Amino acid sequence: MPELPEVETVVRDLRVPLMGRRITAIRFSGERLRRPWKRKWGSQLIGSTFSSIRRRGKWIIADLKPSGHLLIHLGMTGQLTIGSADSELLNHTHVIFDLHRGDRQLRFRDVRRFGSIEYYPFLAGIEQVLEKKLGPEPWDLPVDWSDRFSNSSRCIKSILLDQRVVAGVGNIYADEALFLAGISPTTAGRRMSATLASRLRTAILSVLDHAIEKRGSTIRDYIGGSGLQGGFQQEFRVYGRTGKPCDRCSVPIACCRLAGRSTHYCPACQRVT
DNA sequence: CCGACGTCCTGCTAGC
DNA sequence: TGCTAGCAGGACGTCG
Repeated sequence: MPELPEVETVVRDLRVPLMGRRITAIRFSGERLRRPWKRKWGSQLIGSTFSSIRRRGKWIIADLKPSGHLLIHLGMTGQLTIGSADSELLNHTHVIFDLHRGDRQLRFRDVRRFGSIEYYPFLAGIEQVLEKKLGPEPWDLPVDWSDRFSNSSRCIKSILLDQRVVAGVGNIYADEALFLAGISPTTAGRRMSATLASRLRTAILSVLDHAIEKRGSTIRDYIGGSGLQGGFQQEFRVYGRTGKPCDRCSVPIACCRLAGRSTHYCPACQRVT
């Protein structure tokens, strides 16, 4: 399930092979995506050239010349890949961009259709949408960011999943960061001291940096922009390790349901404070 | 105002 | 062996 490290990997994979490529044709069957692909976008896009691609939270923004932008979210099972036009066309491929010089295609595939790919004529439209949804990038959080949840009765796990608090953290990296910081996922936001908040921030940055280095985590569907899998799933300390011994204290990793999500933690290393 | 919870969607798998 | 219920969860709408 693509979170910040997976989305960052896709963007890095696509940056070089996509730049300067012109769209020559578009095929789509994306009417049933969470936000439907609109036929009229084709006429705006054909003839345009990819000029840059970047990430904000779990969102991808691709800029085109002379104008226009794509806003993409991978949802749970989204894949955005560049590859040979000859490669096997997998089912649930919703949008295909033919690229100039013929032999390459950019494809958007999404089995569960929780994702989306949309066209915006102006960057301001995207910025307006994202500004409302997203808090700062994790690396832009000040050391004392506890004011973002110090009045909240919600548990810290739920707070970490809130994209307006910090952008890009999802279920896997929330669990891993809380383990690294030694904080119970059930700790109420208002019970988090400045010291704990600082330790959590450090843990978030550490786990995200490490995961990006490993090209993210491939659990089921995730692949990078060049089709390569991630490797961070080998490094999980708690996520998906229910019943297995904590590698810090050997107590079995526990699993509970929090904020509607499976939540993995070490009951000994992560005590409520 | 805030937070909890249901919904969307498909494929895989545990269990009978 | 074959079937089905349950689970996976990001974003968003609704409800209390």
